[in-house]
Amino acid sequence: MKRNIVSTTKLAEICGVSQGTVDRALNNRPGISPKTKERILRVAKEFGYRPNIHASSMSGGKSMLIGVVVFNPNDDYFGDLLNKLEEEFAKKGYSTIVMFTHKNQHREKECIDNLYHMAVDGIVLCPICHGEEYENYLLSLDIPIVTVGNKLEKLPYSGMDEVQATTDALCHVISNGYEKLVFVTTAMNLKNNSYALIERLRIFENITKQYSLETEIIEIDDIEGIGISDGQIDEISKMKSLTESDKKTAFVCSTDIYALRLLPLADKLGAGIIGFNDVRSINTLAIKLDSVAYNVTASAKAISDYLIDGNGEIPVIEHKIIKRGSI
Amino acid sequence: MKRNIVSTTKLAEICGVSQGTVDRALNNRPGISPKTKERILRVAKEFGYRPNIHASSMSGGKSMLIGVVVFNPNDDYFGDLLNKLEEEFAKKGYSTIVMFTHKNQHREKECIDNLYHMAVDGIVLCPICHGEEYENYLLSLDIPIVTVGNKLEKLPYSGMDEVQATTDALCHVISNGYEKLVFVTTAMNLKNNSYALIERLRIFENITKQYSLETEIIEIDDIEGIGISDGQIDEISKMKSLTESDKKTAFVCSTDIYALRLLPLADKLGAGIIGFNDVRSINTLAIKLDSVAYNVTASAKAISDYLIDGNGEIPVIEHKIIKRGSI
DNA sequence: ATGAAAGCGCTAACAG
DNA sequence: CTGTTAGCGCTTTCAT
Repeated sequence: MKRNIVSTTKLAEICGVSQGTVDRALNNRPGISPKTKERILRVAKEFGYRPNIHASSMSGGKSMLIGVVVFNPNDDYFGDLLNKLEEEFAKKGYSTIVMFTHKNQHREKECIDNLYHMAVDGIVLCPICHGEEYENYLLSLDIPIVTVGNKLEKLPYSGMDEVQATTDALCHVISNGYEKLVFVTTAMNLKNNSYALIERLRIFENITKQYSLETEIIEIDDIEGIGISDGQIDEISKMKSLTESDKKTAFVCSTDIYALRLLPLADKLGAGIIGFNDVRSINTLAIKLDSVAYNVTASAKAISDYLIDGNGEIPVIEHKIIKRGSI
Repeated sequence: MKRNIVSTTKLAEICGVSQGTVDRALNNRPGISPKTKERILRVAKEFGYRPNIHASSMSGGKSMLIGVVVFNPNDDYFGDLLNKLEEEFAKKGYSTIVMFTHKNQHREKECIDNLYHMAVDGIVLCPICHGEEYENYLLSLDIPIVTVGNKLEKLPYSGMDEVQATTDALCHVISNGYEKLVFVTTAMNLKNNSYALIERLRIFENITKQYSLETEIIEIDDIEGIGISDGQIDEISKMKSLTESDKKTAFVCSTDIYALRLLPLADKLGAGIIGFNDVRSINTLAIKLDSVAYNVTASAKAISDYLIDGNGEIPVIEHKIIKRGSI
């Protein structure tokens, strides 16, 4: 029951025309009469013709391949993003190649190099690597690239307005009467060009200063796929500044992964807590955690439009403070 | 700074040999002197030669592409599996193409068809479609395929021993004194050839009958990415048989997705609860839920060995009852 | 409007 | 041992 794969050459034979003419019909190229074009198209459909990406790619055409390079599919919002990206790309006939860097710089470069040699038509990248040289290298590849999660100076980025989002989040917290804010993040991410996290911290410091709020910054060690270890939580829970403070305290977690783990502690301390990304498991598990959500579907759509259709503008993705009562 | 991509032809020029000889050196083909081979290999490395998958694929060689077709990256254990599969494939120089079916039969066939036309070297498939005709079709593709999650009669499968795993899980439950067992699953999955779930239910019925235990089977509507809706939980929580039973009751959930959502209810009812798969978020969030874990890393390794290295045997993946005190 | 032909980088078969 | 050659299915250019 295996169907033979028909090529343009075979279609040409069947239709009694040259292969060049078939190509003209199939790819809307000029120089063909409507009549023959229609006939070829009909036969092509009848025989289930599908273009061969390898041949196309080899002769300078598109490979119909898009690469997605992210940390891993469990972390943060990558699962959701991947889900939506694949859907958008598939809609346009493109296939998705995934590569996971596990936050390893060497691996990241390897992924990019692989994709380059595969002649993908576009790349979605959550970079750890950074620096002028790296950016120039990426640019020199001459493949459209959109970054997510971490920003690079010269490359397009899809994400929310971190300044506004963090501001909104803090307004939400402050307007609920919290007087002491504890920012939770990782030293590792701050060292590794984690644009979003750095911005969130920067705005946190600006605004808390502006409101003369007491603050604390907790830098934890990020453990891939776990976020915060039990030991770290124990340490945090023993912090004098937390247990002995008479001020209404809230944890502002740079990502939901940390917030989800700290939620029980926050409950115990009677502290408020909020995270970023509104990861799916919050909803799946019906967890009462406030979070700064952003429209992943819209982001995926924007990325796809830019990468595939060459839309020049990547719109800022709208965000929303999801209130579930943890603040 | 863009490196030129060197081809075998260019290497041939550089080395002053024919392209055929370069090919022999690069691919360990016979008929070449150690001396020239070594020289060519050295030059190839020096110039950063990388084989062109499109050209290779077109001339009957490997495409170095593996397709992974699953429901979606958020559900169940697919995120974990995808993570490990990509790692295994990458180790061997293969790239991973992901496609998400969202449990849509038509989409599943489309994915397979796409991969077939891309000439992938192997496919990992979690099928919803089934039936003799479909299986024959898959077989006719002449591409190695391994199924996961759902089994098909004639195709290789990687997973745990469901009979033993379910037996072990129930032994764990029964040995802890539970007298009434409630099995939670979805009608949808039972209708859609969900091998694992069907087996789990079958064994559940066998064993509970054997021990003359009181049972109940709750069929919920599966909601992609959510599992169980609030409404359904409300309904379950109102069930007389649950609230008025004087017997020690436990929920046996066919997957962790349901167990995680029912955990609070189980707590409220003072019931025990156990799930299957030991999905990562249980650990990430340090949730106290017993679960039947299976070694995803080993599964990914076995799949990769079969698909890429042609290992004839796919070993049954070992399972383990993870006890966290919910039973 | 259509045909013919070159070439992308590789595999495989054949010639020396 | 090594060189040569014919494709794979497409894109592109040049002829007709």
